[in-house]
Amino acid sequence: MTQNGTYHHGDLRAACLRAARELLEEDGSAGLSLRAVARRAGVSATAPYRHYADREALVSAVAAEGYRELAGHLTEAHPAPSTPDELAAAAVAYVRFALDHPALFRAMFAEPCDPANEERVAATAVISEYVRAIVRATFPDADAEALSTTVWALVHGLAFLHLDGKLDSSTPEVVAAQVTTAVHAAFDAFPSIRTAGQAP
Amino acid sequence: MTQNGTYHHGDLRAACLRAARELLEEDGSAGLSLRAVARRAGVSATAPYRHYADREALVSAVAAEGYRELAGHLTEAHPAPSTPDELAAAAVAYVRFALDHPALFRAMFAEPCDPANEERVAATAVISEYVRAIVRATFPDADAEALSTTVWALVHGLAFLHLDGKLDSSTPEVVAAQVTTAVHAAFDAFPSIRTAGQAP
DNA sequence: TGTACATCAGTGAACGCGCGTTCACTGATGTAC
DNA sequence: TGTACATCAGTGAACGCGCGTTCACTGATGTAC
Repeated sequence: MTQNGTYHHGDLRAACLRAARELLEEDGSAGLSLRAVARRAGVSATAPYRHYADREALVSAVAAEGYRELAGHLTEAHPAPSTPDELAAAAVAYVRFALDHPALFRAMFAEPCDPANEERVAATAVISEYVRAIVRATFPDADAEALSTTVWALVHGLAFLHLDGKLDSSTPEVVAAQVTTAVHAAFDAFPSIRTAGQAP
Repeated sequence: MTQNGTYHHGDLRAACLRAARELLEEDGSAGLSLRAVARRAGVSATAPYRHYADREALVSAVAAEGYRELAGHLTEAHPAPSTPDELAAAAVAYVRFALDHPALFRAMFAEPCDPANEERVAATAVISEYVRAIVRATFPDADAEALSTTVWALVHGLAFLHLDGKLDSSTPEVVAAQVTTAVHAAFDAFPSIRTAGQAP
């Protein structure tokens, strides 16, 4: 009694991932149980064990997928930002992603990245690397590490504050304007870091 | 069979709060159950119901306590920052709090602030107001709303990135230096917001 | 093209667990007289 | 100071629930000959 009437599901692995994300958005991470995922995928409670070792493996897979999607949205916003406007576009995409997938975003950053899960570690590394690359491209002789931290923290913080309802998130335009303003402010500050003797 | 040998506990409400925070730090929010709290307080499973309507009420009380403590640490770092150094001191205190009480901090910002819980709402308002007041004091004619958002987002983001192990948190000194650098950078940028025509 | 068989991806019953919450209860406390 | 009693803060048994996970199983698929 599976979706398409066959005994074999076809792509249960992907269906589990999809179901897990839906549950996440509907009920938060508390609602993300293996049994609920199986139920939603129209499959017996134990079927997911063919594809995921345990609950933790499923959660990590969901988080990893989230990281890859986020990375995709960032590079789509701009493959290699190097001006304030380009950087702001990427930042807006970052916050947009958080607001469009709140529970997923929280799950991605909810607990310390499990170092035992290679897929997840690799996926987060892509994000870090993207941010660092931006900064390197924009400020070749600055302390890329410190600057990328500042930029990332600012954008990450904006995402969370929006998510927590601390800022006006009524329309995408309002959010975009807010993020753009903040990023421009931070961007303008970077030269002053360098003149302050932070880097060569 | 209570802690002090008496039938009446004495201050079970506070004991529950303490137990809840310990459980939070030890097992994360998943470990925070009413039964576990009762167990740790050395009391029957149903005793906490004398003091908390349900699990949600306990969680909100814990979060509210966290907000109040955070506010206390901020004002202790500096009651009314108005220079880059003073602001940085408060920012360091913010991030320090997150690192010292990781699970509590996550619980505080884990889900949208429950608007139904007055204690919690009031406690979060104190934080917002503190940040906004700082900005107002520092930049009397700037757009306090926009600036305070930027500052708060930056600091909040730094706290989360540290919490998620994305930044070097090996020693308090390293963290403090990192936060101070970032805040100075943002601070220096504010005048440029004003010259950009953002505020009168 | 047809058959035999290994492999794979599901099933479904069962386990033990901890949870939130209810209920009727009882022991301790404090107040009125 | 002593007693009666209302109130308060606990107990402990019980409920139903959904969970993760195991196990022996079975139906479908695909490959070798």
